[in-house]
Amino acid sequence: MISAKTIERLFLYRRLMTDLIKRDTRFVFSHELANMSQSSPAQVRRDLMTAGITGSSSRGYDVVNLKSRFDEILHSSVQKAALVGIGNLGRAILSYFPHRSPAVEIVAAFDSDSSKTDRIIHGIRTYAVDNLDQVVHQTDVSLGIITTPKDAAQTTADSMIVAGIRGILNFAPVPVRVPAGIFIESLDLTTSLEKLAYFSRRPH
Amino acid sequence: MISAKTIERLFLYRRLMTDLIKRDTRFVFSHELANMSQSSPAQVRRDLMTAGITGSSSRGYDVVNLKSRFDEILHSSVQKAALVGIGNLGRAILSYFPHRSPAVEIVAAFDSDSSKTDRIIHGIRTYAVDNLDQVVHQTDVSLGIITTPKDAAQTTADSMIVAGIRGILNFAPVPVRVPAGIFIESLDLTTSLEKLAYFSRRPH
DNA sequence: AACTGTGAATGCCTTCACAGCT
DNA sequence: AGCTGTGAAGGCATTCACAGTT
Repeated sequence: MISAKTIERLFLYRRLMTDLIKRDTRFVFSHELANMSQSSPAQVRRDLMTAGITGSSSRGYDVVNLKSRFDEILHSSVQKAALVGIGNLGRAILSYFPHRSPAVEIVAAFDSDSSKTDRIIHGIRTYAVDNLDQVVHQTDVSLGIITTPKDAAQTTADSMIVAGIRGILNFAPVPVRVPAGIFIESLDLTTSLEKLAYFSRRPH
Repeated sequence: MISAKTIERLFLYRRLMTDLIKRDTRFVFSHELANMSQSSPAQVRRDLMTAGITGSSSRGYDVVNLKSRFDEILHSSVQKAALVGIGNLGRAILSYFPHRSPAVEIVAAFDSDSSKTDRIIHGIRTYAVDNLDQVVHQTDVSLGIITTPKDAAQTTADSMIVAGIRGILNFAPVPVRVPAGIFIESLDLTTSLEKLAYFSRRPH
């Protein structure tokens, strides 16, 4: 079992490999990869070891080999996602994501405000939240993205879980409770900004 | 010195306190706070201990006292931020942030595309990137937000640093190199989605 | 009885450091 | 000479577990 932190870096390495392949680079040393990923050579070697990849001391690691091994480990058939909360942030995500990640496809968006539903936004059909369960079942959606205001986040998550969703990406600035077996990742812009301000202060 | 992880939780606790105060709750136990923050009672007690807060075994912690101690630790005068990259994501952030965090105020946005500059978007004036240095100096901006495409991320960061910015929030899906003393936080939506897909897979 | 405060234990992640290879 | 592969050490963060308090 590979740890979450390592998996995250493997995703990054994979993206870097894509770039290297485009530039016809054949081999990389751990220190080069470390440099590209803002990591350390030891960390890179440890990660590649964990991934079961082996290199050569004279030439480093074979880029194509790395890439295909990463694909093997990270591979997952494309999963469908539903987004709930069609505000500014929700809309930005609808416009931002298509073709961004091969692993996820947003197929529907929901809102409680009827002025935003039954339309097509950035190519994605919008529905009333009441239809969540039905649409999720009909189109086999397995992922949920929450971009609602914070007060609606927990109930939205609950509905998603009832509908059978197995993983949630939560943008609302509140922790969301999910039962064991459901993956939850929170991405809180407010906290990020606050951290930025805090750690950028001039020492005083 | 309080660790970054703890600081992050203090920000969360502070927001929770605001809610509790609104609801006239006077005291909280560590297990209640743990429940609200999706943490453990031991973690909460450890954090509050680190923050120098002490409670009572019969009533728990005084909410108002907590809040003011958090403000004391986390306090930072409002800092000005500049955003570079007025795409969908950049625009969403411009519309999303105002009044969201008391610690940060976005005062200017930049883009290399002249059709997006010299306008007001969501109340924020936009400039050509060439003016970054000048505007940053004139208005005492100390924070940068990168929402450019990935190829422009590093050069944008470099310009920001030359202009005197001390902290950067990077939304581009590439690591950005900064010299020591500059705070960098990356918030990569692509990686988050990929992680979501990966960890939500049904075991197979 | 139920909670806080905290030293000690645990566990995870990263880094060191070096033998072995090319 | 310079790199990889990796056991061992080190460093953090979390959790345990219990003495002390109300």
